Amino acid sequence: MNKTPSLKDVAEKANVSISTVSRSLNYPEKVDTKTLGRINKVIKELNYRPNRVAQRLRIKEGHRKIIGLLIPDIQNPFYVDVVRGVEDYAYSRNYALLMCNFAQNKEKERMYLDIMVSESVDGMILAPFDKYDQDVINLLEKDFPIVCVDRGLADYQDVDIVLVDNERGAFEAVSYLIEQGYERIAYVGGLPSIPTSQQRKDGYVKALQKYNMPVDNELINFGDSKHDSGKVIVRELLQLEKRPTAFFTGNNLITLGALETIHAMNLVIPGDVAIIGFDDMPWSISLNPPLTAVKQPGYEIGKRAADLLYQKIIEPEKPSVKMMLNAKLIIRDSC
Amino acid sequence: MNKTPSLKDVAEKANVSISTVSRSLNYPEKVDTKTLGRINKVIKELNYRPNRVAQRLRIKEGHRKIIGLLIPDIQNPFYVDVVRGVEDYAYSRNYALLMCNFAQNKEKERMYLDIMVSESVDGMILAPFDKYDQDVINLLEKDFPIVCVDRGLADYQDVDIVLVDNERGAFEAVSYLIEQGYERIAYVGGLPSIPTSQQRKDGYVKALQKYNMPVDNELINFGDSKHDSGKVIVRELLQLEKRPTAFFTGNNLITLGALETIHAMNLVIPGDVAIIGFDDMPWSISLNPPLTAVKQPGYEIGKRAADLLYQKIIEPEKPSVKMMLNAKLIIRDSC
DNA sequence: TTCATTTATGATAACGTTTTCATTGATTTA
DNA sequence: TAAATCAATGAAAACGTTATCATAAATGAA
Repeated sequence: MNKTPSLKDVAEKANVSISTVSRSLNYPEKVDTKTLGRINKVIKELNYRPNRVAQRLRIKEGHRKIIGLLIPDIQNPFYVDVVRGVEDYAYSRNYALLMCNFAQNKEKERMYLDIMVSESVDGMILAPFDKYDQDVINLLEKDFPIVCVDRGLADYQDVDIVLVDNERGAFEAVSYLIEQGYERIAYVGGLPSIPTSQQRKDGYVKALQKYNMPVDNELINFGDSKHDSGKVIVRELLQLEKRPTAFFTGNNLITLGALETIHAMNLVIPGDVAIIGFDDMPWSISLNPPLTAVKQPGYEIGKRAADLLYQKIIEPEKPSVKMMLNAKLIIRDSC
Repeated sequence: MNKTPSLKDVAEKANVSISTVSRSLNYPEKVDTKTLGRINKVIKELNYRPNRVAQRLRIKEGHRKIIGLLIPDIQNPFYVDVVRGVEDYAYSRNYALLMCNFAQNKEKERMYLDIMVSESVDGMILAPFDKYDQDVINLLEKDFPIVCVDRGLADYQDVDIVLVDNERGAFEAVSYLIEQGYERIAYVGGLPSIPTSQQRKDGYVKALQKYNMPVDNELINFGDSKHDSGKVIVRELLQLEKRPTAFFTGNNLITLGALETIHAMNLVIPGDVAIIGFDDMPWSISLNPPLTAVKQPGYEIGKRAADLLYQKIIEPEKPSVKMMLNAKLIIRDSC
């Protein structure tokens, strides 16, 4: 593989020093138009591109134009929306994006955090592993620019963060179920250590309380945020003697697991059981029946987070902001 | 933000030269156990991590332990599977992964290709924008280590590539439809410029021919590989006077668009229309009815591609290999 | 004892940039 | 005309590593 041309190659061919070539790229107004023309011609001929690695080594922090994005589960369409938002923002500002998926694996998360620091990113956007995530806290304590999305930290409040009002979203969903006349409503959440799982449960409980309905612990369940746990938990619940008549599922993948079980048991939605999912999906409308769901503004979250990070990078002393976006109940035909 | 410690900081604190510290990291057997102990203690104290940027600048190509992954559409679950395969392989070999989504946008693809080269990756895995992708060909001609997945190049055969036998997968799916007694079978493909769209169409045609059925051009359609085009095209087809009784949809997102239309028109699957999708999805089984689909081994593709790339990097002269994996028809209840 | 080898370490160049400072010649000012 | 300013350029340091080479001390062989 033949080496890509460097400043030196351009300089030699254009008969100037590398300083001048570098200048022609960064401060073209400071070099003679004639020289500039000559240099640009050579650059085109050689198809020269600055080496980002060398650039990053030299340039100081906050000016390197690269940010990191660390997500917990790329198989979850919600995070994919977030990714898209961050991507688009980064692209518009000409930032490169170092994206990693830690697959809700603590060890991987640690590795990727290390890599990002070591790759000298200007900052990063991430959803912490859980609310105790010490590795993230360590970075925050070193004033590393970080914006959290989707999940907060329990003991560290001074962070930029973009959240969804999970409690309210859940409250509205469950209220809607109650208003439709459902009485035994089950909650199936994701990992209990993840803040959103708890917040959605809280919304669920508050809705029941508002309508003076009993809160039955048998109906409150947590899984591991994956397809399979939704499938298994819903099956168990449906085998209860007093089985639930409606489900409020706490995330995408759990919703899909729930649907699998419901269809496998040949139950009709919403006749036999109703369901509302937290997290809409692009194809919720393609389901049969189309799924009623709480839509999180994933794309918007990504964009906002990226903007906050950008602000933080250009003004490190900026006080941190907590931003809460609304989730929206989208009523279709599953309840 | 306080600077992360460098070799120099460790060296000073441990009272040795930076050479010795570097050596202690890379060739620990070459430094005195006593010194080594002292250095390691300091490394731990300062929480020193080598700066990957500086490393990469110094280390020569093929030894930098970072590869790029460039995918056309992160919203398509098939590519997410590929990503997961590549990730796992990279993780197992201790390679970092620079992942980018060009969202089937030529300009973005070019930008990301530039970034990857400029970030000095050892090689990259990608699905070309289309079969004429000149930017990719240019890199290949410079002997840049590249492995293609999912899509090939028309005029450049000397590439490592991992494909799915699309034609055969499509052939089997359509044959199955025919055997089930469906007669007016429509094909709805993705972008016609993408090789897979054509190959799946070819399989469709071959199946019809094998069973001596007419090939009706009215029933062969191409969209843009997105949800919406599936939705629209299927609606048009269903409004034909002699409407199709079965659909063979050419990718994930088109399948979902098709389902949306079918449900919206209150047609029953498979009673009124049958459907087989190319590309299974993790939640195909959660659909109602569970979807019959051709499953591509996305994860496997990712792993194989990563392995091929690894081989190519450590042995650049290795002749390139073309690998074809089978797709598998998974029969559920939609036909 | 003397010379050769081995072991442990350090000094330094190099990777490809950006930036500071110095230098030169040209232009302006007094 | 001399002094001061300005414009255009180049030399060199720095970023944080790795690797080559040199050096010194310790060990071994004769």
